[in-house]
Amino acid sequence: MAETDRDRVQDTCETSAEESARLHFIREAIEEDNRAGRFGGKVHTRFPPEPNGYLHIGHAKAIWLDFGMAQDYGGQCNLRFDDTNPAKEEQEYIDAIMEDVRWLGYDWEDRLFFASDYFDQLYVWAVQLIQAGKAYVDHLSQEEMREYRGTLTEPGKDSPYRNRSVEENLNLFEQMKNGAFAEGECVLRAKIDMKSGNINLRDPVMYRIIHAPHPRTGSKWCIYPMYDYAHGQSDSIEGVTHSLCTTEYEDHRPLYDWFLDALGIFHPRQIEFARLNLTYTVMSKRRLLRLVQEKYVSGWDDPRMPTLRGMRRRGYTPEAIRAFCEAAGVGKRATTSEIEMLEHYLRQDLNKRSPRVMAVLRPLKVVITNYPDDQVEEMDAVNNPEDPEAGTRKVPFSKVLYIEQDDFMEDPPKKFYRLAPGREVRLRYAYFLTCQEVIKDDLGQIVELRCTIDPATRGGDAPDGRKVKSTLHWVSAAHALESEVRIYERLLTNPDPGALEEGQDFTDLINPNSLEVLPTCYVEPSMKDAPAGSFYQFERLGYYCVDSDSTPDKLVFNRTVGLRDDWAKLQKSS
RNA sequence: UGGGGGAUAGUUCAACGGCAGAACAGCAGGUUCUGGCCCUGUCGAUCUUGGUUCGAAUCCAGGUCCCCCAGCCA
Repeated sequence: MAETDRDRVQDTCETSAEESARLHFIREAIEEDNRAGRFGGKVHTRFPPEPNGYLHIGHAKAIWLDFGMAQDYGGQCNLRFDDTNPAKEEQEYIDAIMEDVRWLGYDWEDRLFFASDYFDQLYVWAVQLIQAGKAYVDHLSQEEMREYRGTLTEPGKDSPYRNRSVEENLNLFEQMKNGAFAEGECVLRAKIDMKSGNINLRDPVMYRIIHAPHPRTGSKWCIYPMYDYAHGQSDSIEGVTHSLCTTEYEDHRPLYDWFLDALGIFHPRQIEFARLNLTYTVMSKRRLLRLVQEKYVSGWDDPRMPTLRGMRRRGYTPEAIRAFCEAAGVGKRATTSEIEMLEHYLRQDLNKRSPRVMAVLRPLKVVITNYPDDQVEEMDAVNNPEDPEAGTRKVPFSKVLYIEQDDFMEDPPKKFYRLAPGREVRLRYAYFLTCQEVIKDDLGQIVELRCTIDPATRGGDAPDGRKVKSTLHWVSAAHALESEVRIYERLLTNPDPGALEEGQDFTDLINPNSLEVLPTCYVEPSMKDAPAGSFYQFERLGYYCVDSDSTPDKLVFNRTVGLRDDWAKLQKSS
């Protein structure tokens, strides 16, 4: 009994993504360590953002991996801000990042850390390295240092300050800390190997002088550790077992090892994976910032932005993003996933969970000539065919309706199944409808359809068993809620915005029609009090969510993603 | 002509010396009160040249191509 219960609980708790969890090379590495008892079987990871920007879908992959691996192996994941450069970092970003990580569904519990928490320890260690003759204060200017560093193919040469005595270095570093020097006057460097093929090992800077207040340590310090000097030790201090990072840090690993070994402290295992790229998407902070600053989008949370706030506002769900990450997999080669895959997992999630509703975006008036003027019927409509528990609702039907302009053609091509003169279709959950007459204005534009219904088909089925080729969604004009709908297309016209031609800027690739506002749409009255963030499937159209701009007087919707549309595909191909 | 990493269907990921598979995308059907969902079928790949082996995507050697590194950014 107890066993079957447990089995059932497990069955229902495991999502399909987890069931299909792949044994990618990082899981393999972790399991290998666990088998060998390398970290006492423990798995402890961390997500280490710099608070100098908003999180985007690329970060989601890292978050999913960092927190996900800890979750999968019964470990823990810290959130640690790598806040080593006060010139660039702000509290605003710290708050935003925490909000986004939580939204993605992850919890660092009481393990919120900052690299700045370790500034004292890092300083002590720096002194220790100086005493061991492994670090020195350098007075080379920035330009000189670049020259001395050599190039990719030529070795560097030693700084003339490289052989200062331990006492002198200790004294100089102390003065650096005390603010005796201006920014740029000198730095503390690790004494490693100016001839190394790995440029990271050519006496990297450990500390530089920045006379700026830090969001967390205030004016306590005027010297700040470089990321490379802080990162490995921060992981070490936190007892991070598996330090997951992107491939560009692969050749920093020897440097982290050098610091860890020189200091004789705990040694995490770093594993590198390829960062996520998406077609039709720019991900760099610089480009994202330009989109915002140059007003190509309305802000960091514009629904067209690949930021987590943008995607959240667009109507993406954390479940869909996580399922996508799992499906996209983990590798080491530089790749670009197709955005269609992301959209597939979005639709898959939304299909399961969205209440269905009828909404007409581009209204065409239909008058039912054989329907009583004042009559209103309440039609039963299914809320979600994928979820019987969701139940049904009533939708009002009356003499004057709106249907979608796309659902009528006066002169239909062969494969067009929808309404046309003399043709009968079904109004979903209502009646069979036949178009009797097309009314046009002076310009020849269709302004109204005169139609009749078959009263015997109430509810949507014909007692004589006759079939129709299509079913249309509709709203009752007298009952509909007028609302605004914002349709989003890809922000960029090129799937690979990284590959620009000579003299081309990525902003040249911006789609001028990425946002279309439809100010006069009609949605069924059941949505009257829909709160911001709630999501629906507009039947036959797509998934839509209520935008934060929505008011009780006028609902505003974002199109999250359209339904797959074979008819549109057919039209495009012909 | 330095160092590090990588190369499997259109895309992303599997196959860990033993029948090259999946998902997404595409195409063709079926089903349907959503041209949705679902179902079925189908197209389609081991960078290259040698070697080892009964057998190689996998091991070895050479070549080619791609990505990252010359911040007092992270």
